Amino acid sequence: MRRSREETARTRTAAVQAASRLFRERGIDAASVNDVMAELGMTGGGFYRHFESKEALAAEACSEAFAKSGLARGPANSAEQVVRGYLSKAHRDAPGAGCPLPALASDMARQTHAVRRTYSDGVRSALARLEQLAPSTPSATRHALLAGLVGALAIARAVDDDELSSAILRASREFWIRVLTRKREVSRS
Amino acid sequence: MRRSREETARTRTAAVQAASRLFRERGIDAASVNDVMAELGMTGGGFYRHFESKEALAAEACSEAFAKSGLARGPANSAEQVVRGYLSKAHRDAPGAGCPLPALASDMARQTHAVRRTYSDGVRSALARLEQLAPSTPSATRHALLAGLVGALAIARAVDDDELSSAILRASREFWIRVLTRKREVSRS
DNA sequence: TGTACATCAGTGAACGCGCGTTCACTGATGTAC
DNA sequence: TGTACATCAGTGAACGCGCGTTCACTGATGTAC
Repeated sequence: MRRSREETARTRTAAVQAASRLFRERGIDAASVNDVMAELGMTGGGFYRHFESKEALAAEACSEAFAKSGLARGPANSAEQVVRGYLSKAHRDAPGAGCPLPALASDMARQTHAVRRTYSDGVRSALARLEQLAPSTPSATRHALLAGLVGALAIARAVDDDELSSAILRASREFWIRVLTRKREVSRS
Repeated sequence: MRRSREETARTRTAAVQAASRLFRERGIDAASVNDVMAELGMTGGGFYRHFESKEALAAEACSEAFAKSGLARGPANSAEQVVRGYLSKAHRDAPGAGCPLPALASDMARQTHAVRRTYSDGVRSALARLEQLAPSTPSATRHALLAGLVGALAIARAVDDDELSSAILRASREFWIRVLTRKREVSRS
């Protein structure tokens, strides 16, 4: 039966949020429209009252993920804090609430232009954030740092050995904090 | 009709190689058994004369990919050479013939124990290779380097903007070669 | 404010499709003598 | 070496399944008067 305007809006928002989480946890192709709607306690048929297609949902869910959980967001006020949070076990073990860059990277090859542009914008935002937090660090170092963060998390999640996984996170944390600290000392001298 | 033993062996090998390439290009779930057999000019039904399941093929194809294209393989005789080759546009644009670490990372969450172990072994081999090529570099740096290589390639492939993609590769190349060169100078002094 | 009607969010069944897998069949290969 | 038979690699149709998507239907919400 028909729902009130507020209820309708709430359903739509909830669908985007559920998709945003499920797509990061399982991959965009592996999470189905029914999975998303089931998260809201609803059946799949009603989905098309809110979205034109799964692709349209993917675009919005991807946007939402970057807006809420992108590296560019968050309360960190130093690059070291970003590194520590990003390369934590908590982040590794909660992909659905984490940065979309490692979670969605390999889905991008099969996505529409709209979704891929959102991802590219996410990369640019992350780089801008790192520049803001570590302005004296060379641009090449910031690019390598972003790649290092994303790669470490991707490998730490893929690997089937907790010791190896933790070692990658710990070593990357250690390395990048050393790099960022040294840079600061150099720029102060 | 029945085929000779050599022909049968050739078919099996060809299937593993085709799968190894297709799985890296499209993802393990997105490339079907029929896609693999079609690469050999065959229909899908014959597949089960060679493999017990798609999962069994995935395990072998993953092994094959690491054996032939892993970071641990290749003629490079310095860490700098590895960095240059790994972070090249040629590598970025040929995932099917490239390193499995970035290509298969996000598929791992949905794979069997056997496949995931192969991946973990691939990570260990890559780390061992980097240790062999840059023995004086600290272990943490080598771990961060591996993550940086994998992350840079993953992002460079995911992004829908050639300029941004190239910038990530170039900056990472520049950064890591500088790190590796400095380390060597330090150890020489 | 109250009534009559149009709208439309969500249900649940159905669609066509491609997936992994199975199977009866074919006919060349391999084996036994 | 030659013959008779068993084996089995590959074909192509079929299976059950889950996918994205559509649709007739329901009944509460929104609108017109």
